Amino acid sequence: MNKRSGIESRKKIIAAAMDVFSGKGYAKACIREIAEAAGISIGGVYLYFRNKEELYLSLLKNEMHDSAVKTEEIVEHAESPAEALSKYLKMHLEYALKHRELILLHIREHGFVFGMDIKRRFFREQRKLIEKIITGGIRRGEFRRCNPRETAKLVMGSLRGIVLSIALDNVVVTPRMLNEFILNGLLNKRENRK
Amino acid sequence: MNKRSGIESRKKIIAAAMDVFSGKGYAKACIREIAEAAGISIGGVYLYFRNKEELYLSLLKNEMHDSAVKTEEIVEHAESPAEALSKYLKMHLEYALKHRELILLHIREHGFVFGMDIKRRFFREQRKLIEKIITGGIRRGEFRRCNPRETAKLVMGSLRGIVLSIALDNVVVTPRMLNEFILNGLLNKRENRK
Amino acid sequence: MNKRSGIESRKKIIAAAMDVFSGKGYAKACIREIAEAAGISIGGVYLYFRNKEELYLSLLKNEMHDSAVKTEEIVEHAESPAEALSKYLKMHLEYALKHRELILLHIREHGFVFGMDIKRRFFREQRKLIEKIITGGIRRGEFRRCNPRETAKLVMGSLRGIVLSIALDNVVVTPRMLNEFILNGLLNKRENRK
Amino acid sequence: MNKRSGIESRKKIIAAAMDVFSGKGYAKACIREIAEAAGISIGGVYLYFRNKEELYLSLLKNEMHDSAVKTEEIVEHAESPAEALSKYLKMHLEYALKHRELILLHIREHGFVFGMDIKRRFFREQRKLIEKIITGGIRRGEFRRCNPRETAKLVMGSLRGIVLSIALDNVVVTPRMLNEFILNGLLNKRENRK
DNA sequence: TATGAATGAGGGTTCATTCAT
DNA sequence: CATGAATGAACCCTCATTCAT
Repeated sequence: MNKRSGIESRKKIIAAAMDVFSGKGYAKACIREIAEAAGISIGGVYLYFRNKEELYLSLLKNEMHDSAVKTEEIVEHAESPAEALSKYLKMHLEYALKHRELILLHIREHGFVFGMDIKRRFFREQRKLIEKIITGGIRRGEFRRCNPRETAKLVMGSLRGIVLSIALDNVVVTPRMLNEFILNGLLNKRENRK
Repeated sequence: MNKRSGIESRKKIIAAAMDVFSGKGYAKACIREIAEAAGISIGGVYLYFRNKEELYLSLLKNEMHDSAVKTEEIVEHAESPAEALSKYLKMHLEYALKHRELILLHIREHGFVFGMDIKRRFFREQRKLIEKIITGGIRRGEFRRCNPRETAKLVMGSLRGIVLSIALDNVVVTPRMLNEFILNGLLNKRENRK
Repeated sequence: MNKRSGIESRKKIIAAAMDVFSGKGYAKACIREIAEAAGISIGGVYLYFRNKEELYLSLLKNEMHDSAVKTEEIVEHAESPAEALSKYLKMHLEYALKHRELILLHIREHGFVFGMDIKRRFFREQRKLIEKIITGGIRRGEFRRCNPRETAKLVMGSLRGIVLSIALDNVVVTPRMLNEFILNGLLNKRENRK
Repeated sequence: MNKRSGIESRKKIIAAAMDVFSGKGYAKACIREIAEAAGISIGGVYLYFRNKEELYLSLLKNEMHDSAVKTEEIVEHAESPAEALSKYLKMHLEYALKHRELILLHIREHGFVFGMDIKRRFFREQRKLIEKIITGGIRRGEFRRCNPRETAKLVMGSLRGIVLSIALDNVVVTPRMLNEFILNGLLNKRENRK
């Protein structure tokens, strides 16, 4: 009946899918519910997405694209590696707070369902970004000497885990705390220095 | 066929369940497959576990218990907070390498499926352990002053994420690298010190 | 195949369910068979009835409603209590002959499966109807003095049992015979009278 | 372990089966539960009864035999047809009150499950008994003239229905009421007589 | 474009029955 | 005689997907 532009419908479906997938995970989410939430018929969903898998992948790509664009912007406009890293961490922290369920969803499905390659590519890009920051930081003497590539992986891993804690266990983490933790580590420098 | 020792069968089921659940996640795993993998009939599974949920929960409890025991032991026998933390991290790293799929499974299902309370309790205990280490470290001047409770959460989160990276993306992380990362942070101390 | 008119399908399912339930009772009847008998897929059944229980209850309500309407009509149009009772008995006798299996089904499940309250309510209404007839009959001197309420229960019980015999054991009972039995009893009145 | 005489075990099983079958009907009753209630192993049940069906049939035969013996005795010792019928009705009424569930069970399963022939034979015998009473009653002028065979069926049907009402709906029926109902019918004899 | 009735494979679970001990 | 672990067919129900309208 509603002959709105297809794009309209597509958006509604994606929004609904995000809700439903987030709420119950990929496997338990069912098309009927997504269709209902989108105010569209079941068949309608299949007009825009070939199947459940493609719908999920579509969400995933959307979000990863947005995230990639945002992070690149942020990093580019930073004045120092430390600031870049700071902002990068902050951005992800804030995103996690806003989209807890989505975070859960993707971590949950990451590594199980299809779309692995897409996800891996995204993570590789993000890792390279961090790597670039670290390399710059070392060159400018801001960061201590370390293997940038491996350290980038550690930073990414840490961030992922902390984001997960936030989404999963409602842990409260301020950007400041996280920043300090990543930059300073645990040791007492005086002690260390001697 | 083997009509004796229910305990034997129970073990086989648990082992099979670990495999199958790990391989495809809770929702997609099916009892039939678990039974087959265990070399047992479908009905046989229900002789030892009331239902799918209980089977999963059983696995979970087992592993969390083992892990709790191991970590406590390790921490108790350490000579200094730094060493305790080191060993704690190392243990989890090694566990992650050995049981990639299991790690994935539980992280994946954490926060979605039942058993939330059990998991939360486990994480709380682990966090307290880290907290104790940190508090001791600060008191002895080994660690820098910080809020032990919040920092413990960060350490746990970081560890979780890195373990996840290992399990998920085959990232290689040596205990030494991780230790350095957590203890020292990224900053160059010279820079920091002045 | 026939993609139209859900009502059509619903009717076919109900008819099939009546057959199958009647033939083997609630517990042994299986949805698969009902679906087959209705010329519909398994899932199709669940499009119209939430589950097996609801399907059964649906049948039950339908029939009880029809029966209630019919009996009330009959009683209202009778010219005397004796005639009303006569017609009431006749109607049930004829129904029993036509729907043997259905009678069996409901008697069989009465008191075991769910829907108890619905059935009880129906029986209460029917009993009240008979009670009214008897009260009227006593007032007009047609019937002998008796407790209308208790006697109504006896009439209902008797009828139920005789209907059961018809359905179960193919006993042949003519309305005339039944009428005479209920109205006159066994005793010889001459004997009685003195 | 318990090496009591087999007869002991057999009795315990029968008693347990009566309970469980009565409580949930044949289809839903399960051997495990019966075995448990009998304080015997599952396998143990199969030592005494070839299968579920035979166990049920065994119960049935027991009860029908007892009932047949009792009714015959009662009828033989009565001094008049009216008294015989009275006592017969009374006995069944009392039995119904004491063994509500059992009554339900057999009525419920009558006509569905196996054992039809056994049941039919029993009912035929009982009917013949009543028939004999009625024939005697007519000959002695106690009962009004009627077809003894058909009337016996009506009496049996009535009784069955009333017993059912008692078992099913907790209807209260005294032997006196029932007797009067069956013997006198509803009509006012004065009216009738003229 | 849009609908939603229809399909049917497949999942979790139960339970009568067997048989090695 | 007795046990109870083991079997597997069969049940109820869900849901991704199709297609006539």
